[in-house]
Amino acid sequence: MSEPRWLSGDEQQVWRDFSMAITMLQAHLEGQLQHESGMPHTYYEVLVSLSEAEDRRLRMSELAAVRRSSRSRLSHAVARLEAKGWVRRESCPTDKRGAWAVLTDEGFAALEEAAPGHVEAVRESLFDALSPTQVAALGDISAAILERLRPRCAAAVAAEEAAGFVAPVVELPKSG
Amino acid sequence: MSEPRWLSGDEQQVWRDFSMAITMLQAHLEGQLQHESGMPHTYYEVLVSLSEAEDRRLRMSELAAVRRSSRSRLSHAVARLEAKGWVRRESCPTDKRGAWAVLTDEGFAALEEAAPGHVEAVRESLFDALSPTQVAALGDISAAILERLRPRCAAAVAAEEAAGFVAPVVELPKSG
DNA sequence: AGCAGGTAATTGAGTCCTCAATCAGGGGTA
DNA sequence: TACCCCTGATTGAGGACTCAATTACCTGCT
Repeated sequence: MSEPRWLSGDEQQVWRDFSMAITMLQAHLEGQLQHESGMPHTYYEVLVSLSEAEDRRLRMSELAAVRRSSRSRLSHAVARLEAKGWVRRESCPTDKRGAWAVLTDEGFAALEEAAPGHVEAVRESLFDALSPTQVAALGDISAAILERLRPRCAAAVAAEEAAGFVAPVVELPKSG
Repeated sequence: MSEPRWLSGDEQQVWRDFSMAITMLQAHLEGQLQHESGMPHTYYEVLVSLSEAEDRRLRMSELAAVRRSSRSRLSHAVARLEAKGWVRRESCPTDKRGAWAVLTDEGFAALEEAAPGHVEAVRESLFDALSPTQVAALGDISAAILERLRPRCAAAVAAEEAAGFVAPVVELPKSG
């Protein structure tokens, strides 16, 4: 192994600030949702994904792919959401191994109730802090990171194959 | 409560990409550290903070403040790091309630061994994906988020008071 | 001195995650 | 049909975190 490509002083500063910022931001939003709506952010996003799906239902593995979540995590999550009455499981007639996760009316109502506080928190802690230029830059940066992470994430690959995504032919520069 | 300030289409796109990007990035780095060095990212950062402190030691509450961590979390973490032999606790002679967390030689060695793989992962998944301009923008964005989050985070306030920080007198614009 | 209230740190229960193991059912081939 | 392997989903154990309660000690007041 050769000498690692250490971060420069500036890079280190950026990384530390970025790392701290996203950690605190996530903790802040997690706390807000947990406190005001009694659900973790992950569960909120599961409800959102279901609410946007056709008939407000998705197969477990589709849901996992959309959310870039492991099946195990999702299984636990849906079990808990089912206990809360926000999601219902239905077995799949065409594939007996399969299961649908279906958003219940109570789940939809819980989401409607949680949403305003959540978006307000997102706005207040993120968008209000940034200029329009910075917001645009953040969009590009996020897209670049996602692009970079895609081949490294099995769940992402599965999600895209399900959606008919075709990977670009160009090689990622190995830049080392 | 008035109508919430919903996100515009563009904002929503940015938020979803950003949220997914940071979640995947953290998961990626967490996995890398856990896999190659057997420690979660939080513990890695605890070791880093100790390694940079004078005599490689900090009081538990100082460490919590530096890391923006709850005392409870830190207590659990240090207990586990102690079990691994990477950190040692010493009771404080001047304040019998207090405790020092001291980085052991084994802990320092573990950090030295973990560092190259970790910075390589950070470089590969973050810096290699961004142009120098984007890196600079990300630095500014992160600083703005941190600034915004500061008054909302009790741990941050405590940390800054410990460091002699004086909050600016200006009001945050309520921008509603 | 004696006490009240605050601070340092830990503890335990409960939640959410990961990982590996498991169960159950498809789908191709001989 | 019988077999094998792959896929969909769940389970349980163990780790990391949160929140609330607790212990131990300091400090200022009377």
